[in-house]
Amino acid sequence: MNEIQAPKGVSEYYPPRSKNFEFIRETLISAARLSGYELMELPVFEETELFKRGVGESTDVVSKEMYTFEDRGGRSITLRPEGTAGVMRSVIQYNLDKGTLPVKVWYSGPFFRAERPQAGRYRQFYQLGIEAIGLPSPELDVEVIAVADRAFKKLGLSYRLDITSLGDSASRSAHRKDLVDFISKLDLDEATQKRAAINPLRLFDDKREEIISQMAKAPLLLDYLSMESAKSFSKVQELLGNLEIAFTVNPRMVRGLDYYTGTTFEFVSDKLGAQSGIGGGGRYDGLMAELGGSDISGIGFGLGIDRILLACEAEGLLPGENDSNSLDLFLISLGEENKDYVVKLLNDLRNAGISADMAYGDRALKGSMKAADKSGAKFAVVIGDGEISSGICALKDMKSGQSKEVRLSALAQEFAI
RNA sequence: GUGGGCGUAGCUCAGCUGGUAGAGCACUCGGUUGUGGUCCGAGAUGUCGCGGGUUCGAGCCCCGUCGUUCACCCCA
Repeated sequence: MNEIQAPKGVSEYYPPRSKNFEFIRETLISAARLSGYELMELPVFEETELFKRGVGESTDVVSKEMYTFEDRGGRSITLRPEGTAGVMRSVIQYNLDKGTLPVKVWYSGPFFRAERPQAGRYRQFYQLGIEAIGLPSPELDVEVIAVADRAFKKLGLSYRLDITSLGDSASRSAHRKDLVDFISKLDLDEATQKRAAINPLRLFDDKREEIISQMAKAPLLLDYLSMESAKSFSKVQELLGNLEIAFTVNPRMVRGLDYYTGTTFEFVSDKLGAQSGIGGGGRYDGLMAELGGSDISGIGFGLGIDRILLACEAEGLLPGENDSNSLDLFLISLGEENKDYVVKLLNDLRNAGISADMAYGDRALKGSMKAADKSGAKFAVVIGDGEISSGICALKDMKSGQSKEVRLSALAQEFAI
């Protein structure tokens, strides 16, 4: 009999580590809320066409990493490989782009890419993303980056911020012409030539020495920025400086999704393996229009919750077992006949807002106390014949070991603060 | 899609030149008629990932397969 296993390459979180996952996710979400971003809860599957048009058919993500299938109505459906396209689709569908701008939303949930699993790379992974849609203001570029920065600082996570600008379409086409020309004179193997043909910028982040040295003198997009793009980009840098957010301008940074324009950025942790990007994003000028909405710009990021968790663990930043959300009280019943009483008491305490649990099963007192200890509860109470007939129990402080007598009927009040 | 490492108890792992499986932790019970954490004692636990091959004999060698992991590629 074969045991059924999780599908290959998915990331799963179960106790006790799930607590850490939850903690990271909550911290990231709080940072988004703090800056006025509101929830967008979206489907995990969309029409395949959305990603082909939105993300771009030439990208690896779309051309070879999507989970695509036909539904029962013969429609081509794809499990979302990223979040921005779905947000745009929804904004357009419900006419949010016709209302007050910018539209500021956050989303969180699972994403899917059919890649070969690796450290920090999963087929189902989790992201927290935000989007500020509708205005091309550099102030928004900075706000978006600041949301991530604030979250990382709250976690105590050290990271590096790389930024660059991809400029507007005129900047890019002028640069591309020169870059393709430059690359055509290089000595490259067939696979690399193929990659260059799909997206010449790719060669900038090749890890091989021979490519890096050949690309050393390649024309940089930053040198081709239009007046307007250059002005906006320097404003972004100035503001980041004012907010004391450290960054490095990296003109060789490459992003994998086609829709990026203008300011783009990447958050990197050096505590991770080869998959060191813990988040990234940028501006997208043409995306809304491409998907049939107003011709307005937007900017956003996606943060990899799995990788941030890994990085935090590597830095030893986790809350640990101790801590806040442990139980207030743990009840132990002595004798089978007193169980019903304890079950009722437990339920009453919970109704009163006290986090409590009890020893289930038929264990000896020693075992039950052990269970109380494991639960992390702050207090424990043993309830047997004596307690029920006298109405008085010993409330034991698990940390100090001290007990004090309390009326059973007044237990709830002991925790009311 | 390509390449390397690894699959043995719930977990982390040991297992000699092939001779029929172990440790620590965790778990259960007891030492303490109704009070946990430390200590002491006892106990339970394995299709040695799966399939095939070589051999008198395979956890160990060979082939395949699945899983996992790391890297390329790509990205969160």
